Amino acid sequence: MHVDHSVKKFLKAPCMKSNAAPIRKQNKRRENEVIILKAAEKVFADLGFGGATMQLIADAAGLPKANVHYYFSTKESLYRQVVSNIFDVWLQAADSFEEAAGPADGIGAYIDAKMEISRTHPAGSKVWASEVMHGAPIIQDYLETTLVEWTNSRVTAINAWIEAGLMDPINPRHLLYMIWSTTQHYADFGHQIQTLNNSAPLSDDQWDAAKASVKQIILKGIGVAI
Amino acid sequence: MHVDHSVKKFLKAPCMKSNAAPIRKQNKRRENEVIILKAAEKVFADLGFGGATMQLIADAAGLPKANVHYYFSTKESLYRQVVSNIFDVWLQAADSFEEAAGPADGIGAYIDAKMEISRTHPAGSKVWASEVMHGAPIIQDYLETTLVEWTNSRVTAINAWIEAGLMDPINPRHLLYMIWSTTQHYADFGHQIQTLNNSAPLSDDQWDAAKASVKQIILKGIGVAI
DNA sequence: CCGATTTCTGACCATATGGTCAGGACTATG
DNA sequence: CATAGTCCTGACCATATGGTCAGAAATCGG
Repeated sequence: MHVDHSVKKFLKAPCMKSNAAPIRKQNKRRENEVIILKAAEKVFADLGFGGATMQLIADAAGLPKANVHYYFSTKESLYRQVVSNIFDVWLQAADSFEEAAGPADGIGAYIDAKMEISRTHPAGSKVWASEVMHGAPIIQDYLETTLVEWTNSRVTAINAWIEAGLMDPINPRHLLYMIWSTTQHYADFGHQIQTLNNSAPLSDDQWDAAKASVKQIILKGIGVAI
Repeated sequence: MHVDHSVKKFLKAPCMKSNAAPIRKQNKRRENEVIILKAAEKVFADLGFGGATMQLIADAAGLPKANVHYYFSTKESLYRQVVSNIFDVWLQAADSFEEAAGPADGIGAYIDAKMEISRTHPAGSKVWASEVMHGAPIIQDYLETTLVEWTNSRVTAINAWIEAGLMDPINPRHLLYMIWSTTQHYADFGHQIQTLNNSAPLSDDQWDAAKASVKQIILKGIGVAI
C-alpha cells in the first residue's frame, strides 16, 4: 500500500516548481496560495463555478487535491477569494478617473485602463461576469457597498463635468455602463472576437485599434473633443 | 408502493397547464418541449451549464426528471437546443439593419431591437453570454459559419455607408462589438444594474432612457445625426 | 370497445464530486 | 540530533448527478 513512498516523492513532489529558489518558510503559504488562485481563476473562467472541479483546479496548479483543500477549505472560499481579487484590480483602474482634470483625460484614461485589464486579465473578467450574471450569489455585499459608493462618486464627478460644460448632458450611469460593457466585452467575448478575426487573437495593432475606436466613439458620442 | 396512483395523478398531472384546451396529440410533444425549454433557459441562465441540474430543470418545468429525459435525452442536447433558439432570436434582430436606407435608421433600429431583446429575453442573453465566455464549446460551429457570414455582411453594409459619407470612417467591427456589448449588458449585467438602481428593476421610463442614451452616444459617436 | 402508439414515472445505477482524515515528510530552531 | 510546527498526500466517504429502464397510464385509430 505505502511501499514506495520515497519513489513517488522523488518522481513527483520536489521538482514541481521550476523557479524554486529556496525561499523562506514564511512565504511558502503565500506562494502556494498564489499558484492555486491563478489556476482557480483560469478554471473558473473556463467552466464557471458549477463546472469547475477542485480536481481540475488542483491539476492546473500542479498539486494534489487534498493540498488545495489544505489552503482553501472549500470550493466557495477559493472562489470568493478569486472574485475578490478581481474586484480589487477592477477598482484600481478607476484611479485614472480621479486624478483627471476633465472628461477627455479622465474617461479616456479610464477606458484605456479597462481595455488593458481586458487584455491582461481576461480570465478574471470572465469570472466576474459569470458571478454577476448568475445574480452575484457570492459577492452581493461588494456590489451593494463598494460598487454603489464607487459609482455614486463617479456619477458626481461626471455631473460636475457636465455642469461645467465640458461634455454633453448625458446620463452618467448609462455612460458608465457603456464603458464597462464595451471594454469588458473584449475579455468576456474574446473567443467570439477571435473567431470573427479569422480565429486569430487580436494583434498588438488590432488591440490599439480597438482602444482607439472605443475611445473615439464614446468621447465623440458624449461631446468631448479628442 | 403504487397504491394511490390515481390520487397522485389527480393532484399533479391533469391540472398542470392552465390554458389546457384539449389539444391534439400531435401538439403534445411540441407543447412539453416548449415548457421544458423555457424552464431550462432560466435554470441555465441562473446557474450556468455546470451548475444546472436536470432535477432543477424538471422542477422548474413541473415535470418528473425522467419525463424531461423522455423529450431531451441528454443535458447537453437540451442545452444546445436552448442556445440555438437564442441564436435565432438574436439574428432576427438584424432584419432592421437590412431594410434601412442609412445608418441613422439601420443602426438606430438595430440598437432598439437589441435593447428590446435584452429586456424581454434576459435569460437567453445570459445563456448565450455564458456559452461564448466559456469558449463556445457547444456552438462553435454557429460562430464560425452563421455569425461570421452575418458579420461580414454587416461590415460591408457599414463600409458602404462610410464611403457614401453618411457616417465617420470608423472600424465597423469595433462598432458592432460596441453595439452588442452595450445592449446585451442590460441583460447580462441586469443584476448589477438593478443593484445600482437602489435594487429596483429598471422602470419603463428608465428603459426608455437607457435606449435613448445608448443610441445617442453611439450615433453621435460615429458622426450620424439623430 | 380494443389494440397500438405515445406519453409518463418511480426506482434504480454507475460515476463523479466536495470534503475529510490519519499520518507521513519536511523545515526551522535549540 | 531532537522537538515542534508546518506542509503534504493517498485513501476514503457521503452525497448528488446524469442517465436508464421496465412497465403503468393515457391517448388514438379503427
